[in-house]
Amino acid sequence: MALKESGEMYIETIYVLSKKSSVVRSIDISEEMGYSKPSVSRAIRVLKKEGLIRIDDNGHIELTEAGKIKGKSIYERHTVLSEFLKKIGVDCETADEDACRIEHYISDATFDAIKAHLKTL
Amino acid sequence: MALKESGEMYIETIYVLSKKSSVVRSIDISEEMGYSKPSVSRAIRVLKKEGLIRIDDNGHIELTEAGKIKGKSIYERHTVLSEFLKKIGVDCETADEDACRIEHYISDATFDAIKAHLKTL
DNA sequence: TATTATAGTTAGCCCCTGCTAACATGTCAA
DNA sequence: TTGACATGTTAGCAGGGGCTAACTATAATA
Repeated sequence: MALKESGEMYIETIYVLSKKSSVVRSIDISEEMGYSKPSVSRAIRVLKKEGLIRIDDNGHIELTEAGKIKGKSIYERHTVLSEFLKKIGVDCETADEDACRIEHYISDATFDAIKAHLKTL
Repeated sequence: MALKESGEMYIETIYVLSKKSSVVRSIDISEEMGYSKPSVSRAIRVLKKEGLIRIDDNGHIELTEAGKIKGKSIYERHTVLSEFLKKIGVDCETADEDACRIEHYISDATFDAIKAHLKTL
């Protein structure tokens, strides 16, 4: 089953947290996203079942190879979209928020076009 | 309660159908959107309760003033976004599909920026 | 008139994804 | 050792928004 917006957000968050700190726990995701512990707990279970993350005995969460690819791709969408919006005059905060939502809904074709277009600006 | 993506799609569809034909019925929306009659029936009830549409004795659906404003605004987002995507090289069909999803998730600030940017292309 | 097609509604199921309440564990300090 | 805080899980609720099955009502037609 394809990842939904919600699942993509969790993966992206784990991807970003992994770059900032060596260890990612459920509670870190919870705090970062502003969601309750049970919400994160369930999401984690689903992502694990889908083979996107693994959890070691200490409860440390890691992206699998598949998860890393996903996370990187979503994060790249985020940065490119946010860059683009800022470039055309949207304030930083709004650009970031909107990028965060749009990133889940555009096709590869559209993303590639925006990425290429950004280079010309 | 603010309109969700789903509600916005119904309003936009009614707006578009209203421009093409003098009468819009539940079944027309159903066929246009590819949703079942009960799904449309419930959506219609909600939109009516929110004051965005009214239904006359013949079951003909009309946007109220508030509904028209909403519909027009969403439709404008759609056309501008779709135009923009086509301009930067996305094929027509994809541009239309992606515009249809993005239109519900961008802020006014971002929309205005894209609209202004489109004029410079 | 009796039948059939069309349009709409009601009831109720399902999945997604938030939430709280409550509980189990583990660690650390008094 | 014991009490408190931190972390995570389970159980179950809520609301959005699809769906089918089955019913009603009306219009058209044999």
